[in-house]
Amino acid sequence: MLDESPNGGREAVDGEAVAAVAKALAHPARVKIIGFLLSRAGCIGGDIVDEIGLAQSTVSEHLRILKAAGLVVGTIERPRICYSLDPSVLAPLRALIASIEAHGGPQTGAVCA
Amino acid sequence: MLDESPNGGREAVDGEAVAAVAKALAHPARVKIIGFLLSRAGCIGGDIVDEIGLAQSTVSEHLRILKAAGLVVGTIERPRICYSLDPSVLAPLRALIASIEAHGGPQTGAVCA
DNA sequence: CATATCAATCGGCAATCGACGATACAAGCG
DNA sequence: CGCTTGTATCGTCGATTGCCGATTGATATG
Repeated sequence: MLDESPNGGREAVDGEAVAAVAKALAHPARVKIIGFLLSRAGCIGGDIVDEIGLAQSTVSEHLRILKAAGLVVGTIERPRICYSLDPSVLAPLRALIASIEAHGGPQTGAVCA
Repeated sequence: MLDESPNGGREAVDGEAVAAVAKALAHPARVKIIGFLLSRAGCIGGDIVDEIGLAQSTVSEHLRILKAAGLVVGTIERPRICYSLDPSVLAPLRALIASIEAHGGPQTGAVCA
């Protein structure tokens, strides 16, 4: 399972790592790109440009950000580049969400000091 | 379970909603605040200021963003305000992450056209 | 009523972001 | 060799973000 929790799961939240992944997801265009990559096995940037209706340079920039975050990998497959998703970097964000959801709702013993 | 997937879970990704939540999580200071709120049941802003080492106005601004995203609710409990987490808005982001992780790694049939 | 406490807001500043067009680059193909 | 195709990079612009100190507002307490 490749668990990165040496102390048992009650670890302090790794703010930097979570923020980095969340930042990559913090733009509708990038989420759309990911959704598009989910619907295909992976693929052409030109199709993404056509799909989300932004300029080619803008899409390339979003893809660069997604690649920098590790969410997307671009396999060079001349003359195209095959884009696909890499779920592994999602682990910290997933862990934070799980912690919050396990923590309970706003009314669960939310008594102030 | 309050499932918001009327079509069965294979729905198109809601870019706006996901991006809005991710944006709130896209800053280390805000992730730290959430981590702090996880360690307590909820509470005082002054403690948060002391914990993460930013100015009070800055922390208040981050709390405003978290509240605007719906991640944090502030119960007015004079003279303090009781901050606590609301997991419900995490659903879209959680769903996207689940979809990506279910989609498989970068090598899973990632054959271009 | 005066004071202390806690949170929110304001004004300003530097830095980053998001978008675009134009251009450069690399590889197949006639 | 020139052309087309697909992608990356550059320069620029306006908008937004993040941070701060200072101030204001609301409420308990002396």
